[in-house]
Amino acid sequence: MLDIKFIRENKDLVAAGAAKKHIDFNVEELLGLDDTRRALLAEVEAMRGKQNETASAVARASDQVERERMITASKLVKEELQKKEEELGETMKKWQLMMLSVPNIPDMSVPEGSDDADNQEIKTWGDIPQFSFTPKGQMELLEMHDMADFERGTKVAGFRGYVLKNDGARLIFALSQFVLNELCAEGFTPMIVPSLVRRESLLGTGFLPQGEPDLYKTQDGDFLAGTAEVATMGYHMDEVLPLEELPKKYISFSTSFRREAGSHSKDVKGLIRVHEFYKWEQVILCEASHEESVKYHEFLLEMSERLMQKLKIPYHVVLNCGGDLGLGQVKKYDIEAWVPSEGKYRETHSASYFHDFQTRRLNIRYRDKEGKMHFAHSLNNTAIATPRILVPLLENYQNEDGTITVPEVLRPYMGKDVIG
RNA sequence: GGAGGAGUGGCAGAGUGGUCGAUUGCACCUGUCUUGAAAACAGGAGUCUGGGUAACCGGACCGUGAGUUCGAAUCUCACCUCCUCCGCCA
Repeated sequence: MLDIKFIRENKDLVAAGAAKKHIDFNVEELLGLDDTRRALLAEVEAMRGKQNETASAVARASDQVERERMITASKLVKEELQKKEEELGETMKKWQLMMLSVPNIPDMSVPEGSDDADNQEIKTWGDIPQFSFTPKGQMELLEMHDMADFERGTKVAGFRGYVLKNDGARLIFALSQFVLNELCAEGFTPMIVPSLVRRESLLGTGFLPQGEPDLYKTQDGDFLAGTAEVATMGYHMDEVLPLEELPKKYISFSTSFRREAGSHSKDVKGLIRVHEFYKWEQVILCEASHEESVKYHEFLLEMSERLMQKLKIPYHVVLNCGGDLGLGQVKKYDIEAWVPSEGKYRETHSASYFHDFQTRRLNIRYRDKEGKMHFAHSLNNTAIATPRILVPLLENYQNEDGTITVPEVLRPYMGKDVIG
């Protein structure tokens, strides 16, 4: 959510931002609605002021006749007031709904473009492996070493179901341990957060109302979150954070659920696109300045890059174009890892910052040195998304005989050097 | 699943229809005193929002939302959250 004052004063900027994101949003309509809202508000408040005045006059009145006269007069005003309040209420409802759909403004450095095809590669790391044999795909490797069972997985869980077994299961925990150690050393606070969340956290993080079709919903009206970001941000909802505790750096684990509505034909085999997965997510809350946001955005990217470098998985970093940004995102980098069998990079990490878009919705604030209240800034980035990361990991580390070398940094947790 | 209780400012905790946005204590800020601090004393201070260059002037906020009333923190209803007990499960 953006500040309505800001929108009023910068309507061209807001309109241009929406256009850059390829989001259909009518600023003029919102501003018209806001004019109505403010006019009604002024009227209602003036009437309420009058009501308050007569009410206290009634309380003070000693003369019984005078008292009755005032009460009768007040009754008339009240009727009028109620009508106006109803009108205001309806306008407010429309206004609030529209405010929730105002897209945040993308950064100047975000390239123009309509979808991920227009993202800009800004960096590559690691050598794309040159195999002297035809590299096997994830499915073959997983099945060969009995690391995953898709047939029984779908029997149990339905479409996109899977079960991780043996070294497949062990790798998830090895990766988790590795990531946890690395990020805790950087001052991140580890958390295991709920996947089952209430509406508020999803509204606050910007996944609702627009993203409802991609979320699983319970019969109690709760939702299954698609990322630990949701619960981690909700954690500080309605709080005033002590200045000295900023920045807050969290490394959060949760199971994540995605309906993948509208992607039914994509990645139907394997571990790339599944309905239920396990993810470590980095979340930062910092002071409200663009410079701080940029600084920690780069920091978050660096953290994930370091993990990939230690795992020695070749990747590149892309700067997402306007059309590939979510409603609240100001700027986003994706890390995409090399997948030999596909001969291309696939997304494994996504680092974005929001300015106060999320914190305004969640009411997460802090007091600056002068005692002034501000909405904090928020950012997040994947630390490691499992089991998706197994795809580039296994494929890049495969050997001609079908065995898979265990990345050096995972060996202490796997207790072996080679799979198979 | 059943029964009962509770939600008030940063915290604790009064207030059960009429200057209550809210007594008081702690914490906080500013003075006085002190070499400095502590203590004591005096004073100040909430959040959101509309108008105004500003001083300032309105409005809203006592879990949330409706309702009763000229007037609601206080009465009624629904919901949310927490606590206690019983049941069920691990």
